[in-house]
Amino acid sequence: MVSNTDSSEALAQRLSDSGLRSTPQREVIYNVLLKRRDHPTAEDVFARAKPEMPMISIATVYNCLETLVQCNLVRAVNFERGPTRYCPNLHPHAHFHDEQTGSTHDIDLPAGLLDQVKSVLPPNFDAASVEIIFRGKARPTA
Amino acid sequence: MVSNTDSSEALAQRLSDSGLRSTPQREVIYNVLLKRRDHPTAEDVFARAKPEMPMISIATVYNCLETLVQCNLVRAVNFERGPTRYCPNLHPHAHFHDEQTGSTHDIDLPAGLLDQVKSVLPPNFDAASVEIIFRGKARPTA
DNA sequence: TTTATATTTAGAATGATTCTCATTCCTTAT
DNA sequence: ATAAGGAATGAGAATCATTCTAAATATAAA
Repeated sequence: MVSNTDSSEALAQRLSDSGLRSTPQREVIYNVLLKRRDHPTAEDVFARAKPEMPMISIATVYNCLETLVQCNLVRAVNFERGPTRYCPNLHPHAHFHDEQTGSTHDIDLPAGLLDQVKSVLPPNFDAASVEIIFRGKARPTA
Repeated sequence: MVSNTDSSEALAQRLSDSGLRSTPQREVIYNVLLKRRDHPTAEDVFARAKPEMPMISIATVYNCLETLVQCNLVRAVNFERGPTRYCPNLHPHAHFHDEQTGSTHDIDLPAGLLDQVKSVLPPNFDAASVEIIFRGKARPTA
């Protein structure tokens, strides 16, 4: 298991690599994301961070989440125009959005699939990233 | 070329199939989408519809676009939290979002690709749709 | 036609996010 | 240590796209 301290140090490292500071707020927010990987919204993160840090503001939550996205520690995910959701899974993966429950599941992708998908692009298109979103119903796994 | 009247009749047909009425507003808006397939926003559509129909309101534009999406005549496309864009291309296709210019391109997909992508889902996931979004830079084709 | 129901419209309301700017916190050079 | 300078935070206002509300109008069916 990854200890809190390890992830704190990894975070501090990534931040300083980008010329940014490690702050208690950034740590709390990153830990919130690592603790429950259910693709919370900024408001969800705010609610989960408050017990740890009662004075934190929603503006700071947005700032910190944006910072973590910039450092490539977190991915921002959007479904239609719903609130942005945040995901600390850095492996290449797609998202499955359950339309009944609103819940989101990470779908691991086999090596090479993203490249294979990219290969359908005509030669004048240079894709920096590919996003795959499934929508449907997830049957509860027995 | 598809005449205006043909698409009007197709529209009227699709609408009545869904128990909806054909109205001048819905026709104008559908024609706006067919005329310039550059993935306009609701505001763009509003601006393009006004010369044809000066009294049309933005609420009606939203209503009509939503109606067209419901009838499967139009696809709604979102990039991050930007305004929803509308696309009358009904063939299976992905979208390429040019990060420099903000422009969007349809990418035709080879038959079977969407099914192939769906096949990476674990068996308990039932996908009704798959969306593929590329982001990057499109070199101007010589 | 008359009636019943859809649709349109203007404007208010909403929700997520961003902006502003004063305050506080670090870091580095002195 | 200490002061200066830049980052980061926080409270509240502002923004933007969209949805809601309610009244007026249009359409289709009987």
